[in-house]
Amino acid sequence: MTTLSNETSPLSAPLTDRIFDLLQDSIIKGEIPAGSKISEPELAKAYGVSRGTLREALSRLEERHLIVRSPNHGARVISFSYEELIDTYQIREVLGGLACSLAAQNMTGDEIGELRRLLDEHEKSIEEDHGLSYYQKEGELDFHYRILQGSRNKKLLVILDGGLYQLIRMYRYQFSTASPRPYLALKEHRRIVDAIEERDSELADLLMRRHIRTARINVEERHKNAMTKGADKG
Amino acid sequence: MTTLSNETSPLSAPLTDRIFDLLQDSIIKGEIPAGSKISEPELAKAYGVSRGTLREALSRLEERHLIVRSPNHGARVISFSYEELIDTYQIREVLGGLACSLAAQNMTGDEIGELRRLLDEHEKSIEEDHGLSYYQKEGELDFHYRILQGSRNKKLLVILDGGLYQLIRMYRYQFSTASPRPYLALKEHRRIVDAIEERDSELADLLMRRHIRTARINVEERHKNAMTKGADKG
DNA sequence: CAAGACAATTATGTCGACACTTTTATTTTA
DNA sequence: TAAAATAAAAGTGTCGACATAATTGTCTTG
Repeated sequence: MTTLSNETSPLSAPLTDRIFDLLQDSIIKGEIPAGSKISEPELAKAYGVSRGTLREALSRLEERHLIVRSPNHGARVISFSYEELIDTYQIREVLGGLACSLAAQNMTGDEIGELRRLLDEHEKSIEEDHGLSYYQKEGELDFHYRILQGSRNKKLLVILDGGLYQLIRMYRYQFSTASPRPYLALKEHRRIVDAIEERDSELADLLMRRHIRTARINVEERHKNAMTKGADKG
Repeated sequence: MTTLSNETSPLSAPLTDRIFDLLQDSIIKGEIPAGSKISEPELAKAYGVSRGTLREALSRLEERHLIVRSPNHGARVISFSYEELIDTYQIREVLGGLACSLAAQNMTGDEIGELRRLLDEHEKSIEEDHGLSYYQKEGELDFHYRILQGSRNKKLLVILDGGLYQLIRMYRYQFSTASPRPYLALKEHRRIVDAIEERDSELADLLMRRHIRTARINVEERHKNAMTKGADKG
């Protein structure tokens, strides 16, 4: 059971919307490889829709920066630059902190309770499969998503959930490189919930920032290793 | 002379892109009123393009949350909620701070010089027309935009310039309510540049946050007054 | 055989048309 | 006359087609 906002559009929704969802998911999961060129006729045929319908979806994807289009040359899936990932983490750090600080002010007791329950679930999930699958890939974002909702700031939700998280999910899928420290992360999560429960927004902000910073540094380390170890082409 | 990133797409660009730019501008400036319904056939005719072309632009506008679409009912220009504006300012506060702190680390001496020159221009502009026109509507965002570029964080640029600033511009146009304290703002800007020049990223962050917070509080005050004074309908 | 010119193919940009929904106008009926 | 039923109009969702630009493949020529 997931609570991630990735509500795939219902079957009653316009075709364009469903195509958009499908495409976005495919891109994030790497089923359409990063950097690959997109052929409109081909895709349209694959999904069984007209090119016009597809193009509307592509326009939205472009606006989300999941694809890049150049006039008369077609669209490509974004190719993943390490720098951009780090950029994303930097932003996530301050926005995550803000979300948390607001959540400490605005979340209801019930919501906080649910948050705790979610963390318990995560703990079980980690124990069961040694922290290898769901939790690390999606579950953690689930936690962040709840806090985001608790912040009561709609714009925050749009920016993080509608844009930044996607990138991070994409990164995790493509390098299958989920957090190598699930228990530690869980502990940090628990501390954050504590701060929220105590309505200590300043502390909540600080803990969340630190949590995300740690994750970023982790990525940076991993990258450094990959650089010295693998062939450094490019 | 402006430096705002609102580069209107060249005449060689695909029609869709130009329509998108035109529409976005019209919405922001209130030429297409907030909350008004959009008729595809009508708009298409007005701009002399086919509906398909227009719809691609609308899809992008929707993704930018400048319009809202509901299936089979058409699109409406977003209507401006005070809460969302405040939400936006909260986000801008932390992101502006981040941008500034990064700018202090990454901006070149030349760029800082240009920033100073820009502020001198602004000062002149304020003196000339008593701070009534350009500077307050667009010029200030110009300043922020430079810093954004100096941060070297592309994602930041996308989020702020491509999303949040629009909302603030829209608000300013529609309530023609530019900063009532141009000289003070200018002073704050100068201090920020000082901090950047001294490579004091912590101070730069703090000053920028405070600057934006002040602007937000200003909006809040204005809103309170409007509430107690005007008829409180709704 | 390599390099450039030309032809054929494919892809993108843009349009007009049709089906089905929603809204508006009109007519019927209580 | 007001409300319900029905018809007309307008609007959105989706498609297929054509023009033009880009790419690929082929043929010429040095």
